[in-house]
Formats: sequence, C-alpha cells, structure tokens
Amino acid sequence: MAPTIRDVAKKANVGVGTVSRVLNDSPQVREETRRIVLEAIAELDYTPNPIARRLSTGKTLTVGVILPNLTRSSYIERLRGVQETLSKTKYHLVLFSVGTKSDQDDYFREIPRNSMVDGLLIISLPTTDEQCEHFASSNIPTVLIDAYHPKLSSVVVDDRGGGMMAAECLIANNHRKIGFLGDQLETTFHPSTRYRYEGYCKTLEKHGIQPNLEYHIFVEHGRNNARIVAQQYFDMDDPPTAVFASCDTLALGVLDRAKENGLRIPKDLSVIGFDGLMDAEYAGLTTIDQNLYQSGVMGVQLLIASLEDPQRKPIKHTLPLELVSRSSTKPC
Amino acid sequence: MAPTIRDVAKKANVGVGTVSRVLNDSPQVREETRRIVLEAIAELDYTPNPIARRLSTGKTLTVGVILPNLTRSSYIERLRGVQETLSKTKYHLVLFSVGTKSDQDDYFREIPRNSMVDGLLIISLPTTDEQCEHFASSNIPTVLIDAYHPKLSSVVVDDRGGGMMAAECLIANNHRKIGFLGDQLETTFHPSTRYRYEGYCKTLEKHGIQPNLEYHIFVEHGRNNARIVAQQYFDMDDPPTAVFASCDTLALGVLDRAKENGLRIPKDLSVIGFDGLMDAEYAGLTTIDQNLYQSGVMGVQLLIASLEDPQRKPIKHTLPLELVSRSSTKPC
DNA sequence: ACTTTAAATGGAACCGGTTCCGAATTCTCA
DNA sequence: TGAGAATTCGGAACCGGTTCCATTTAAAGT
Repeated sequence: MAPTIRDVAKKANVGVGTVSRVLNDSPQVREETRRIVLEAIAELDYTPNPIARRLSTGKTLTVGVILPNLTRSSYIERLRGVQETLSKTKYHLVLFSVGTKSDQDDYFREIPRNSMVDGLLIISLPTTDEQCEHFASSNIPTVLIDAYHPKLSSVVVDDRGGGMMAAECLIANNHRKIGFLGDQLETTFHPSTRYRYEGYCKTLEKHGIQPNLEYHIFVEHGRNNARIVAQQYFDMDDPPTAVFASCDTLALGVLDRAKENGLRIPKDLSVIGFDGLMDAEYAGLTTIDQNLYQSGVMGVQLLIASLEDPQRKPIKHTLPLELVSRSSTKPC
Repeated sequence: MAPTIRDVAKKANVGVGTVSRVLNDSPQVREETRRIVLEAIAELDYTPNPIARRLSTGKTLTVGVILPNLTRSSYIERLRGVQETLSKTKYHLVLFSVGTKSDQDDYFREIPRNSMVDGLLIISLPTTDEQCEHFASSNIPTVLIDAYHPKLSSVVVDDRGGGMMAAECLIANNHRKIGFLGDQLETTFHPSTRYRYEGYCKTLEKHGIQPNLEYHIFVEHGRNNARIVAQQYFDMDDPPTAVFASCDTLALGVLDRAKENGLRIPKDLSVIGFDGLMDAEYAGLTTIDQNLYQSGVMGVQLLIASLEDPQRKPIKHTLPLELVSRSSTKPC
C-alpha cells in the first residue's frame, strides 16, 4: 500500500501536522525539522494523495471545459489555447462535450452542483440568462468564451464589427452583389452568426446597397453542406460576385464548389470567411481572423484570476479581429 | 452549506449507513425505508459529494487521456472517439497533452503514482518498454491507441499492410517512379511511419522496383512543410509520377504544391495519403482510411473492460484499413 | 538567570462519504 | 405463541489529507 502522511510522521518522529506543513511549504517549521521530514518522504517515496487533499480543502485543482463537440475546428483551436495554458498551472482539465441540448442542461445543472471542478470554462455554447445567473450565484467561477453575460467573465470578439469589416472589404473591391452564407439560424443557432450577419447588412445599407435576400443562405454547419448549397448561388440568373461566409469552414465549401464549377477565384467570385483557421491559410482564403487560440488562453487567464480572487468583478475581454487578405479576394 | 449524508440521515431518522445503502441501490433496505430516505434526499436537494466518495472507495471515476497535442487532426479524431464513447459511461475525461519529451516523462511518472485516474488511455505516443512495464505493474489499467506492447491492451492498425496497400494501388496504376513522403524519422518519430515505409519498400521490391532513395523525403509534420519540400520532387530531373505520403496532412501539402505548379492530378502526379481525414475527402485525396474515430471508441471499450475486470488479459485489437479511392489517383 | 514573548510542534477533529459488525426488527414455522 | 433464522438497520471506524488549538521549545529581554 502507498505510504500515508502518518507513515511519514512516524518515520520522521514528528506529528502529522508537521509533515503537512512541510508539504505545504508553511514557514512555521524549523529548517532542521523540515530536512528530517523531507528525508523521510524521500525514503518512503511518499506522494500525498490528491483526493484526500481535495476532500479536506474542498478544492479539486480541476477546471471543467464544456464545449459543443470536437468536430468544428474553431472549438478545437480554442480548446488548444485552453489546454496549453492550463497545463502551465496546477489545474487539470476535465473535458465535457455536449451533444444535445439536454446534455447541456444536464452538465450545467450537475457540474456546479456536485462541485466536481473548481472553475468552469464554457466555450461557444449559447447560454440562457437563467443559466448564467445560476453559474454566477454558484460558488464556482465561470468564464464564457465566445458568449457574453454581464454577470460572468467572458472572452468575445466584436462579431458585428467583423461582419462590417468583411462587407467593407468586399465593397471596397467594387462588389455590389454580395452573398451571405451563415450557419443555420433556426435550430442550433449561435448568436455570433447573427451579429456577423447584422454587421454585414448594416454595412451594405450604409453603402446604399439593398441586401438581396435571395443571396442570404443559411445552412447546417459543414464544409460539405456549404459546398452543396453554394450551387444555389451559381444557378442564379444574377449570381453574387462575392460571398461572405460566417465561418471559414462554410467559406471553404463555397470555394470547393466554385472551383468545381470552373470559376476563377477571385475574378469570377470573391470569398471571405471568418475565423482564421489553418485550413483557410492552405486554401488561400481571405478571412477575418478572430484569434481562436488566444481566446482559450485568455479564458484561462480570466478564470485563474477569478479562482485566486473569487470576489473579483466579471471582466469582458474583447479580442481584436484582423482581416487577413489572401487570394480568394482582391487585396483589401 | 450543501447538505451532507448526515443531514439526510437525521432528517429521515435513520443511520448514515442506511442512507448510503439507499444511495448505492443496496438491496438490503426495506422498501418503506428507502422511500423515506429518498424523500429526505429530495427535500434537502442532496447530492453526494463525489470527492468524499472517491476517498473512501479509492475510485476516481475518471479516465486520463494522454496525447501528443491538439494540433494534428488525427489525434483529434481519435480523441473525439474517446470522448463520445466515454460520455456514455460514468467516467469523466481528464485531458493531458504532452508538449515535450519531458512532459511525457512527468505525466507517465506522476499520473499513475498519485492515482488521479482509474484508467489511462495513451494515444499515439511512442512509449518505451520500461514505461509500458511500469504501467502494466501499476494498478491502473492502461490502453495504448496507435501503439503496441504485449503487456498492455492496445488498438492498432496494420501499418505495414497499409503501406503495402498504398504501394500496390500506385503500382497497379502503372507507376514505377513512386515517392515516399514521411514524418520526420529522426526526432519525434512515430513507429507507424516506419512500418508504413517498410510496407511500401517491400511492395516495390516485390514488383521488382528498386526504391529510389532520392524519392524518399522525411519532413517535420505539417501541411505547409510538406508543401515546401514537395518542390524537391518537382525540381528533379526525373521526378516521381506518384507520391505516397505517410499521412493525409503531408499528402495535402503535396497536392497544394502540385496545383501551384500547374500539375494535373492525377495525370501528371498521383498522390495517396494515409489516415482518412475529412480534409482528405474535401481535397479528393485517395487515402488509406485507418478508422481514427473508431480507434478511440475501441480504446475506451478495452479500457472499460479492464476497469471492470482488472485481471483481464491484455487484448490487441487491430482495426481494418480501407483504401478510399478518390480523384488524386486513378481508380485503384 | 528567569520571566515574557514568539516560534515550532503534536495530535484531535474534521472533510463526507463507505463498510462492516453487532444489535434490533421482522419473518418463518413448529 | 415463541425460538430461531433472516432481514434490516445504526453507527463507529476508516479513507488520507488539513487545520486549529493547546502545549512544548526556543528566543528575547531585563
């Protein structure tokens, strides 16, 4: 059996309290005594049992990360930022992925309730007001990434502004017939898409362009789905000359189909995406880079701050957006 | 403060033992008593503290997953299989990612030692004999995914056979000048690449083709790296007419560059990859599909089996490989 | 040298479950 | 109806840490 703190205490001829103090770098222990205890620890090859520690301190040294699933590159990139940052801290990462709405409800209810984690990071999940209030009033600090609520710390980008940037870029290149391809708005709709859409519409109007609703298509997320619906654009009597997709994955699908149809990019069709995925780089896709990785890093930093000071006020951190101009558009 | 089992016991006028029995569905409790206890639980909105439970049972209800990092799609796809399967069980998933060799050593030493998890899943990490022995003799069941050791359960594919399939496919299409592009062999080399390489060489020889070492290039993993080194092929006096890349990502890089050079695929150059990523599908890349997702599913199943019966003998599960013929080669 | 004060230490109590054993209750059957 | 067996139950002991308080030991002060 693994040695316990009492074994160490016995071996070092001290009380368990003293061993505990040595383990926790308490200054209240004589140098000489510390040496003896450390020796005993080394001899027994003793490691404190983290679970026992958790029980008595009430801390789990664990951070929960909840995200929709592991299929979208954007979630993964955020997760990567979270993971790499968290690995530099004392916290472990427990991963939860919600497949369905009811999964989400379950997790949101159960995770804080039986305090399985010290803190929670919620990535790209649309949360209700009620849920956020619930997190805020629970005693586990929670940070939203790619979502916002006044009572919780959050990491966001200016989606509306991003939509405007994209539209401005295309308009600057003399496009007037601009399409918008977005993630499904109805079902598992994420607010970000709507804001990007709003920014896009706003900008068109600002330039006196009446958004053509025929050009606005919403589709279930997926490169292949985008590839398929993109055909609708090419079948139109008066097709758009440019498309802004609400995420890179959809934009890539449009490019795929455009190339299949022999269109020249960006001459016959300009495409701009949103996210800044690696895949966009490979495909030469112009995009609005939203610093996905950095959102994970920042999320962890905010969470750690809350963990260290639970009274800390919620902070809303807005990451910058950057237009990355590539070959799918003329230079912006 | 959250109610404890003793609060419930008091409220229900029973002993804590009885409450515990109710919680654990012990048959040793009268139906009437059970009802009363459940009522008290409901009234207090009581949830057992999982950490306390862990301490007394010694089980953490947690499975650790160690993988190299979250950048390669193949790891992610495996992780996805693991995650989705695990979420159907009572176990939680704790994610560890090793950035450096020394990270790996640390994790391998520390994770079993302070028993933070009930079981361990090791994905695509080259492990030494010594490390495996160590896992096998520790009391936490461990399963290797994409690696093999006789003392541990493992999920693998026949990499050598896969290399042969790829080569056979190209040879059947009358290619004689076949290149091989592999992940770096020197530094963070993974055995799978070597086996694929061996299978490829073997097959060439079998068909009387002397492998041309000039055609064999090894490069740090990455689509862009592959894209860059691929130029070496095109600069040769007598370039290969086909390339087998040890993974899809590298193959995609080759395709990228080939297209930049205006080569027609598969007429001027045939390319075949290995993995079966979604990206390969989008790019029309012929590949050897190794059922990455399924490897995660299977890994969890083997682990759960070991968790339920720790005496169980190690099992080696070999997943099938499937040649998926797309437009980067002539039909195989 | 001898109090006064400060620092170091031992160990019981606690965190919140599970488990086991002895006691109490209920059931069985003569 | 009552002895004996079978259920059901209560609660102490335990898991392995931390923490707090009382006590011992060392340092400081006059």
